[in-house]
Amino acid sequence: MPLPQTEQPGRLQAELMSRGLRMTRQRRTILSVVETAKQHLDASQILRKARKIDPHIDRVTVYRTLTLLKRHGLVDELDLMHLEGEKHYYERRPQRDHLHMACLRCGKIMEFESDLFDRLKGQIQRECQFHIVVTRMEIGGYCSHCRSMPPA
Amino acid sequence: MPLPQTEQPGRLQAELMSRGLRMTRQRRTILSVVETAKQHLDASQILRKARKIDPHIDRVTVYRTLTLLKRHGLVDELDLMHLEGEKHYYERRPQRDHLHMACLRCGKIMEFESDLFDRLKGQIQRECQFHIVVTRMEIGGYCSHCRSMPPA
DNA sequence: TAACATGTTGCAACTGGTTTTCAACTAGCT
DNA sequence: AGCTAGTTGAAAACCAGTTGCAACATGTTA
Repeated sequence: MPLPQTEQPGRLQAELMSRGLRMTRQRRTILSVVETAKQHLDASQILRKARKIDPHIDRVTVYRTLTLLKRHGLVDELDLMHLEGEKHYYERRPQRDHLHMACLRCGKIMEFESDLFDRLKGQIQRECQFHIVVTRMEIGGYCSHCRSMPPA
Repeated sequence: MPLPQTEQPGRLQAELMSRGLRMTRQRRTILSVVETAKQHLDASQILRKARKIDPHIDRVTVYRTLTLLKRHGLVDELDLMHLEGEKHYYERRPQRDHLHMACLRCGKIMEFESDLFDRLKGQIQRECQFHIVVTRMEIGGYCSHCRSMPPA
């Protein structure tokens, strides 16, 4: 009986192992948290969730593992327009790039994929002869709901 | 005889005054620094330049003035892919939006304007009914020069 | 399957950029 | 010139993230 998962579980782990990296108990824990996250988590949220699985994990290990995942291009780091402080958020790198919209009023985060976005990146690679490794596009503004609501 | 300025000077100051904000000696100094900057400056660079004009200016005042300018949409805050630490960079908001490319090897920052970029923003406003206030698109990768150089 | 070498962890202390607090000051009005 | 609300400087606080180091665990080799 197959498990009802949105993404195949353990893929991050498999990716890291295939690159010859050591798979420790702590890394497995952190990877599973990142892998099953249903929204953008910051480092301290990842720590909290990881500690529910392994109460001994340290925050330093979370930071180090996130750095590792970033370096291998397996997660992307987001600022989400610094809506609340300077912390960073993390998400698994998706198949197809998307951009993030952050509502300055209600704080909602929306994602958007677009052909124009892909074409823009293509244009940059071609015209600037720039080899793109990571893209971050974030937009601040007002979502449809907040636009049509009178100010509090 | 007209002055050889790329941008008309004092425009930031005029903008702020027209919005009924107090024009202090410190603000005038900081505005002139931001206005005449030839590259992206971070807060401590702005402070240093401001102190050459008015040695008494405090760090805190720089941060407060930058916050003010951001709130009024007169400057944009950039991360430039956090190439070196978590500091922020500032630039006058331009007529036409552009994106930033940061070379992960040499650190060079390049700007790029594109019709596709403008159209992408239009698409978002239309299809997501999202009212865009500020856009930040930053790309990390390798510039044409570094691409063709053997690693050090 | 035991020993090993190297990479990894946890802890405590630290860093660097930014914000807060609060008393003294000043721009712009009258 | 006087008034008052907004602004400033200085010190301290803040907070996410980083570093140094001794203890430890992984994957490997014997």
